[in-house]
Amino acid sequence: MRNQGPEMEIVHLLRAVTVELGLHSARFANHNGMHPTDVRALIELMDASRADGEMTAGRLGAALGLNSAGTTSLLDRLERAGYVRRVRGRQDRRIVVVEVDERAVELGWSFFGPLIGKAVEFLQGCDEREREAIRGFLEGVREAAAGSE
Amino acid sequence: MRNQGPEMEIVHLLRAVTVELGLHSARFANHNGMHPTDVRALIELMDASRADGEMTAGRLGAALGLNSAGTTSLLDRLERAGYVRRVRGRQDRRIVVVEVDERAVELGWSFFGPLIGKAVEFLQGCDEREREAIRGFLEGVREAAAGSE
DNA sequence: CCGTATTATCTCGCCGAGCGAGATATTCGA
DNA sequence: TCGAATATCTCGCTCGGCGAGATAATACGG
Repeated sequence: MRNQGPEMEIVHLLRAVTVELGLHSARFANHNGMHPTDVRALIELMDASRADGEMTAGRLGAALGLNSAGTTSLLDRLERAGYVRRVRGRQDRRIVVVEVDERAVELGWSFFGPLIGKAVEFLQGCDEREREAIRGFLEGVREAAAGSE
Repeated sequence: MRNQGPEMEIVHLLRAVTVELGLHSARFANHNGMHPTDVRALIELMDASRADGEMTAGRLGAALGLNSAGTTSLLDRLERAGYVRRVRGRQDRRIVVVEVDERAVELGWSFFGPLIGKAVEFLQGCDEREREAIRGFLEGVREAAAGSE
């Protein structure tokens, strides 16, 4: 094997975390009769409402790597289940603004909330320098993964 | 929103990292005419050969959340593409041991190696206490995600 | 203003990953 | 030795997602 220093242990740990988070999402999907893509879509939508504001059908599909046909059927599923609403844009009536139903937000928090709570708890037990190390590591990995487009 | 302390920023960053790593895997899959599940399978297989030793068809399917039919067709795809070989178990001839071809290992390193390299580089710039904070955070998140079975 | 290019989404037909049910081959236990 | 248990495979099917193209609304040059 190429490298077996103490650094590789953390790299493998990060991979294990992503696998475990993926399985956690899959369990959430199963419990609610959803597909992995639907969960990813809800997370993307909730994140957008926290940061960017509105999310359109096209932007959502792009974020998930779906084409327009796939995006339409995704929104059909989510809307049929009552998790989102389609709202035509006011100034530009071609676009479809996707609004997340409050029920879906509550459902998401009930499943991911405890996990987030544990992470926050751990971080509160850290001092500023330790938190900065964690932030720097995550930021670095994100940039490295995003950079090799 | 429920919580907007500095801790939540790191939680969102972790989510962003998992999304970005997922997209990175998807790009790898596209470049090689594979599906996301195939990439996950190769990672699982390479990880098993690093730690546990042999990987059987059944254990692989379980790790990926596939049933036996799906596992068979996954192995058919991977074998057809030359990434793995099926080898019947010696003492128990019911089981199928899955061996990863060296070509697949090289392919994986060519794509994920640079990413791993950047992470290792960052970690080497940390002192022991910072590394311990990162390890503790990841370990905690993994356990929290795995614990809520 | 009008016609055309562009943009955002939807419809249709199809492919194939993954599932359930059950077949097959091998091993284990009474 | 024979039935139960185990590991994998086969068959038929469902449905998520794709490509191609239709539809509707906007932007823009003349």
